[in-house]
Amino acid sequence: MHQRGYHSFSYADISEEVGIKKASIHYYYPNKKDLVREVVVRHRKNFKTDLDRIETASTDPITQLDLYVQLFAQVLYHDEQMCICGILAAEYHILPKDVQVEVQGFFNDNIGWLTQVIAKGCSQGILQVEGPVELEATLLFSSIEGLMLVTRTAGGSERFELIVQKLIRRMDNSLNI
Amino acid sequence: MHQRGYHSFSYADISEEVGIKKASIHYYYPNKKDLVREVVVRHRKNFKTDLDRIETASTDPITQLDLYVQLFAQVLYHDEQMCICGILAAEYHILPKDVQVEVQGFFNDNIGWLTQVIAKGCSQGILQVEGPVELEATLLFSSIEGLMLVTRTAGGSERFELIVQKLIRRMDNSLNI
DNA sequence: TGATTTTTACCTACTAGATGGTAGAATTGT
DNA sequence: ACAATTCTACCATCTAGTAGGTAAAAATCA
Repeated sequence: MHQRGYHSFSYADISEEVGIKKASIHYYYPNKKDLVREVVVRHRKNFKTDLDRIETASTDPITQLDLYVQLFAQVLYHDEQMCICGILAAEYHILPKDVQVEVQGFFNDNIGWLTQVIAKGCSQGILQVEGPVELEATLLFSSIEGLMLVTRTAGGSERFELIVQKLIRRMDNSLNI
Repeated sequence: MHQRGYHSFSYADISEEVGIKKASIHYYYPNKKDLVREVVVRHRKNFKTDLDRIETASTDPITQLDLYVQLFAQVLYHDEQMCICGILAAEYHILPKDVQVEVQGFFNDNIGWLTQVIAKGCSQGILQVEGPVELEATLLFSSIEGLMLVTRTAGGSERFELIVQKLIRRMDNSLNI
């Protein structure tokens, strides 16, 4: 799924990788949409615990954002993979509704979390943004998704972190005096 | 292709839309990879004339960037479609090489053009960016791609232009005194 | 305890439909 | 007449999903 998206990965692909016959996978996941929904649901859960870990690791909003970016950078560095929901979003209009809902849910999770982190950073005077915080969060998240999409075709995935940093630094109040 | 990407659109889809039998399309485009490459090649050409038109329409870099953004906004507003190369980039690793090359070419066209516009704007003192201009161009382009991907799942495509504007305004030297 | 039933976890073998692609006949335009 | 175009009719391959079977483990019953 990381490489092919919804419609271009098959039960046969899983079968090969897991070493179990196709029919046996249908035994656990009778149809594809439920299988993929389950994958995204789990991904959302795992991601939420990652976010919790970040919040316990540091209380500094800038450090939190840096750690957040590394979550995506790790995916990108691993075989130039893309965020699963980013890939699914590309085929959004031909996705089963159940899957659409989860993909949108993942996006909302991210934008919501970023909004809260940035808002806290602003109230502490550490960060500074113009306009609604949620728009800034949407911009940061969307840029991350877009940068994954674009930089992996150009090969140079070092650029990814370098460029995202620009967005974060711009919110850093200590650099904008 | 705008809705489904490479692997999920078929000769049958075209046949239905164009009102010509599948085999007749194979007469003009014997295989799929050449058909899609041709689509992207034409798209690149059309896009380049669009960019030329922008440069003749205005010499002000900020206006040029605004017009540039509208090019993508129009695609988004049309049935919530996505940039064709953005969609293809999602399946980049399972794309035929010839198509990969053109997709990367389109990205380079865009980043190259933006780099030149922003650089000119900087030398005129109208724009101001920190660090290499090309990174700023890559950020702007990738953000546009990412915002298309993300905002169309949330329905509200008005947000798209609103948020991209934030990126452009940030480079506007007259606002950063 | 031991015998019986049920469930779990997998299998082989299939289906119906879609896919990219081809061969060759029929039509069309000049 | 000739070439360009479009057709019908097909093919091999892949797709999600199904039918029905099997061995072993687990639960139930006597």
